[in-house]
Order: sequence, then C-alpha cells, then structure tokens
Amino acid sequence: MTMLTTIFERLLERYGHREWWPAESPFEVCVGAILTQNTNWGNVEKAIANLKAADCLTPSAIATLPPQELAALIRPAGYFNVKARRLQSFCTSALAAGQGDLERLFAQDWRQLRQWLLAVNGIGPETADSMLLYAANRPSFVVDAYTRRIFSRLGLVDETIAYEPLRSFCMQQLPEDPALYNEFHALIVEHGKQQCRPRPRCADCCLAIQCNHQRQQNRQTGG
DNA sequence: GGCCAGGACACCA
DNA sequence: TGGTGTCATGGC
Repeated sequence: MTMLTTIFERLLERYGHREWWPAESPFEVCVGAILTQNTNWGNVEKAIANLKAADCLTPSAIATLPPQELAALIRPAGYFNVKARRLQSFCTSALAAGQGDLERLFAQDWRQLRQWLLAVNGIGPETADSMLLYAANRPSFVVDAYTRRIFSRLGLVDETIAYEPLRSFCMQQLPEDPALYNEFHALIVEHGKQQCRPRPRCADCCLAIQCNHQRQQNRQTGG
C-alpha cells in the first residue's frame, strides 16, 4: 500500500466511479483531448456537438475541412485557430500512419505510440497520455495541473516538478493498470474542481491529510 | 472586470 | 535549460 493508493481509495470513496472519458468513440476522445487544452470541458462539449452536427467528427472530415471552417465549428473551445491546426495535424498524421485506420495505429507498442504522438505538432505529454489511456486503453498515467497542485499541496512533490518526473513518480507508486489510471486521473480532476482550487485555498479536504495550504492557513489563523 | 478552465509551442537569454 | 508571451472562449 503506497501513499498514492491510499489517496486513490479516499477519492473513490468520496466521489465514486467517474465513468471517464465522456466520449462515444476513441477518436472522439482524441479530439476532446486536443480541444480541452487549457479550456473548460463545457466549452469542449459545445465544439464537439458542432462537429457532430456538421457530420465532421471523423479523421478524414477534419483532415480535409478548410481550416477556417474547422475553426468556426470548434470556436466555443477557445484557441480555435491553434486547435484547428492541431486537429488537422493529428488527423493527417494518424491517417497516414494508420493507413486510414485508427485502430491499426493504436495497436502498436504503446511506448512507441507515445513517442509517435509526441512528435505530432500540438500534442504534448498530457494530450498524448490522455489519448493513450482513454482512447487506446494503455497504462500511461495522465498528469495535469490538478495532479501537480494536489500532490504538491500534500507535500509529496515540489509544486514546480516537471511533467515527466511527476508522471514517473505516480507510475512507480501504482501497479501498471489502465483501469486504475483511468479512474485515478478522473478522480483527481473531480477533486481539483471541488476541493483543491487555486483560490480560495482548499479546506476540509476529503483526503483527510492536512495539506500544505491547510497548514499555512492554520498558522495564519492560529488554528 | 478578473479569475479560471482536464496545454503546447515559439522565442529568447 | 528555464522563463515568458501567445493563443481565446465562456461560466462564475
């Protein structure tokens, strides 16, 4: 039993199964992973609804759509020009590498697939790991801003820790299990939204572990 | 009106 | 290698 498995169990007890990723297909997961970059998920849902309504939620449709038309469809997700370029970059590359078949692309060794994804313009480590875990069901732990905030406030890592070291830290403490990684990241996001906000500082944390912010608050209030 | 949201990249010192 | 600016919408 590691600290992370304890945290996982407490989060699961508090929030229950999250049923992630909210998408109807692996490809929709990939699109959502790009669209959600630095953006509220509610805005992403609007953009995906627009793509569906326009019958454009396929690799070939996105790859061949005029960039301005694609940007207009995904406008609610923000950064629409950047994300249109990134979506087309991913779809064009995926169609070429998988010979038009996303399943064929995802069937390869997942560590090689991760390197391939990271080489696609607009796919960074978090987006790549989200695709690997939630679209390809591979055991690649997803680290995001919530993960860094929660674990650093608990004193487990430094708040400035880079992506790869934090990912390694998590994976070393957990069994290599896609279902566990899937649930854990979803729970971290839920906890981040509800109880570990940037400000006001977190309080009454369901993890029942006094985090750095709570210690700081107690010192300030004499509590 | 400001903060925040399931980042990534180009550029510069 | 690390810091900074840029990309942008929508809810609260």
